[in-house]
Amino acid sequence: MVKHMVDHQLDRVFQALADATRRELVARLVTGPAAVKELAQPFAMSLPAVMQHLRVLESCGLVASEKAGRVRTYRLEPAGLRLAEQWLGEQRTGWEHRLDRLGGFLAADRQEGTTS
Amino acid sequence: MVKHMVDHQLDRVFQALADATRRELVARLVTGPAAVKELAQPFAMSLPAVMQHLRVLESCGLVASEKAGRVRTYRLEPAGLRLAEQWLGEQRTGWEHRLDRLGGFLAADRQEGTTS
DNA sequence: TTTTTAGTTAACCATCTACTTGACTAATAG
DNA sequence: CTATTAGTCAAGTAGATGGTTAACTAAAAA
Repeated sequence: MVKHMVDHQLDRVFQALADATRRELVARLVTGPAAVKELAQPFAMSLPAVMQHLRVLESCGLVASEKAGRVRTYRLEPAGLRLAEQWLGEQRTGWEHRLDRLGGFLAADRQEGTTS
Repeated sequence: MVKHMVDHQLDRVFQALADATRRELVARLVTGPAAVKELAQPFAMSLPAVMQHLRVLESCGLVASEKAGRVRTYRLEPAGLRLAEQWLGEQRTGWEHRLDRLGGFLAADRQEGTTS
């Protein structure tokens, strides 16, 4: 019954990462925390646009922020990335196991030369 | 200069995975190829809706298909998943390296009791 | 105190997304 | 041949997304 919650979380994390601007923001925050202004500086778009991207990242838990005085500092929250990576890893291992089973089956075939 | 193409590819792969239906389709195809009808069967939505999802998955390279007679069979194309997993992995290792540097710095501080 | 700086809010807009239903094509089963 | 089955195409729709500009708040610098 936790499935649907994880599903929704994955929806939002993948959705958040489906945008080059937001991925660049994440990549920047990997190198350490930063204020809104610094985060926005490399982009051609308006400040409010960047803030919306940051809100998306924060609302799905990829990122967190705190405000001190008039400057809000964002930092990476690695749990979100881990969730996405874990889902992808599960699919890959599932796929690899399938290939293993298939390989074993073919090997057995080759040896026995017969099927039930 | 290949950056933008990879970026766009990542956009589409993450976008494709940002939907629970499509993730379930991928998870199904991990266990082996299947026809459209079989893929659609577990879902409450209409056939054309599922086909649109399959088209999204195919257009970003996560999946491929071939038609034999009147049945089209889909199969997983693992390269797309690997691309996404790789991006996430890069961020994670970047993050870990940052923590390592930070940890080393703090450890040196603790030993020397002095900076610069 | 005035001015600048950092960030926030609101309203608006074009496009994209995830469906729907209905009409249709073409392969195969009876 | 005809009826069924598997899949496809097209048009329409409600709501989400990614951006804009303009007006505003509050902290800090001069």
